[in-house]
Amino acid sequence: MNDDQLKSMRHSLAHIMAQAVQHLWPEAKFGVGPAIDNGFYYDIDLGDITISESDFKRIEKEMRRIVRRDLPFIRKDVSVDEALAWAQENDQPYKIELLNDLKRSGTTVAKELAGEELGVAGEGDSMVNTVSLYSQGDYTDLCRGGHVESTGQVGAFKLMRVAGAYWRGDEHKPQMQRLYGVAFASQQELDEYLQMLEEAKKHDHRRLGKELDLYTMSPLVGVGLPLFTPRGTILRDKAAQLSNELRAKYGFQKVWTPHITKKDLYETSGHWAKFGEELFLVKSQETSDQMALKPMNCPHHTQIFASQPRSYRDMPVRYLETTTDYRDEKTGELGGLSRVRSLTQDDSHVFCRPDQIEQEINNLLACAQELYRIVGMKLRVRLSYRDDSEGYLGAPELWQSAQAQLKAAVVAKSLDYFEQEGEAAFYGPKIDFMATDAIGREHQVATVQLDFVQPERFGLEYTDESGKAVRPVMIHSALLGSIERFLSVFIEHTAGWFPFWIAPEQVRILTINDTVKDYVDEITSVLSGVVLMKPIKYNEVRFTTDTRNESLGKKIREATVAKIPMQIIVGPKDKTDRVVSIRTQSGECKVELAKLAEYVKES
RNA sequence: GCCGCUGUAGCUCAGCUGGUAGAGCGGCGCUUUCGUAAAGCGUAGGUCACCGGUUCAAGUCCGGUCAGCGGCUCCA
Repeated sequence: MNDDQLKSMRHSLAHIMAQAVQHLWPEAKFGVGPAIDNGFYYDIDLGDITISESDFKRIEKEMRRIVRRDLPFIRKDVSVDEALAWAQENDQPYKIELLNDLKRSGTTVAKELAGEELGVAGEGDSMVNTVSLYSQGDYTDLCRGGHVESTGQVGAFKLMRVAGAYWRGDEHKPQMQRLYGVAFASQQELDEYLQMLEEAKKHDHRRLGKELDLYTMSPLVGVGLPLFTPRGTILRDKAAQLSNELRAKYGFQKVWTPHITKKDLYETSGHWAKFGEELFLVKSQETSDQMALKPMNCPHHTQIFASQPRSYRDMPVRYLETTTDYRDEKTGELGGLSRVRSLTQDDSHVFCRPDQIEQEINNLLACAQELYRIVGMKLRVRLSYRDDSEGYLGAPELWQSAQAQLKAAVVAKSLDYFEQEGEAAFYGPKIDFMATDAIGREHQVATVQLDFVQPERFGLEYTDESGKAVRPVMIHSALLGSIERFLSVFIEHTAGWFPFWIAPEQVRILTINDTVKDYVDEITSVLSGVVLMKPIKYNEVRFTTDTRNESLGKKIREATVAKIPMQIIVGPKDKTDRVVSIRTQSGECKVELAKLAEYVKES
């Protein structure tokens, strides 16, 4: 089965599911029901009735009955008015709304959703006259097509979950019940998929975060406010150090800015208007200032730049700050470390002349590539442009130019990229890096953003060769993105088996009995003297010693469950031979004590 | 914020249609000093998330709150 056939099959299953729902709840009102990755869904409004997962058995049973009857999908092309009459007769208000939009404007607003479902006569054809109705047995639906021939030609499927979803993706519109299903050509492929989901659960950073003692949440502290344990803090610090050292090579200097700030700063930057209700507010008891916890750092950095007159000779000015920002996200959007209310950015800002943009972007692209090479993740780039909607600041010509420059830089680096409108920041277009993890999922991580708007709003300037005041360009960048989200991705990517340089506990010495105490002391004094210099500098070896009165088997098991990259096993024989037995994920070997320091440095 | 589901010991979970709680791991104590993924015995842990209601009786039923999970919306 090829991709198109698979898609047709999934799409057909959405209709079969709708038919089954209609049999069980004849009053159901239908929205849209497309094929998606691995399956399909249908948005359904049942008024006060809620479908729950306990109803899935009945629905699946009814679907199987429809499949067994092998009903042909029959297409009928009708005019929009005829379709409207059909929708009215069958009391399908959502279909009526779609058809009216189609009639009025030739398309539907939510085209990415509904376009799948509508009988749009041809691409770019603004005068839509005919649409298609598809019927299988007693069920008819408005649809563009892409079905298998009959209901018997679907593979293996399973209903997965029910979720709320706003009609046409608009939170001001009514919420419908979205029934999700997965479907594959064969039962075996379906089983493999379900098994893969189980496997993914084992990689879940929330589970590993607890098992490996990396971070915790406390209801007393608040939702979306993770607390990092000693182990988790090592991950944070080492990742940030890597990010900072990479940029230090390109002349970035560390700065520090306060975590609370007058609201005025964000009114000037434009953030207040756009993100005002997501700021945490702080009240001063001494002054009348309305303060806010900082939700980002760019406005602060502009004030450091503006603190003294700048010559064209000083440019570019490059600031770097790894610091925690606070955003009052809606509670339903929070989860694990992926989305938090206290997020730490490895944030940098370049203030440069227009003729320096390309070089500066190149530097940052190189940093991002190097960082993700080191952590072992594949990168792909999204060029995030503006669309026609409101809310973007700055002149359209500036946007045009900025977008073109970003693209040129990405093309010059021959990065794997794609372009997407509507993903830009309000002040400028972005290059967003998407990293692929070990099980093939893509996550947004690093970002490089061009900004002509904030320099304007803050009145930033430097003096050029002719003594004239000129506006600098700002380039925002974060390599890790938010450290919390980066860690969520990195933990899942590695499944907790961190590379040696960043592992919270790199080495654990396991003793066989207590006759080797003095020899363990010798080993620990060797390890204490080892300092790794790659990929980050001055990285001392983090080791512990397990001399408990337990069996070796138990000590190995515990060290392995804790995913310690290097286990050093020490017994009387090793002591006699002046060697240690080293166990890593890739196997076991004996190393002479005299060569241990060298061996660890190479890890 | 919205829709749905879930919430029993530190962890993983059992507890049928209401009759005031159980296992394994972990912890602690004793024994054991051991060579590659869990030594043996003993022992202590729970206002069954919280608040209220129904009932002779609630972990179990109902309502609310909080938290977690899956989505939607949003993401500087």
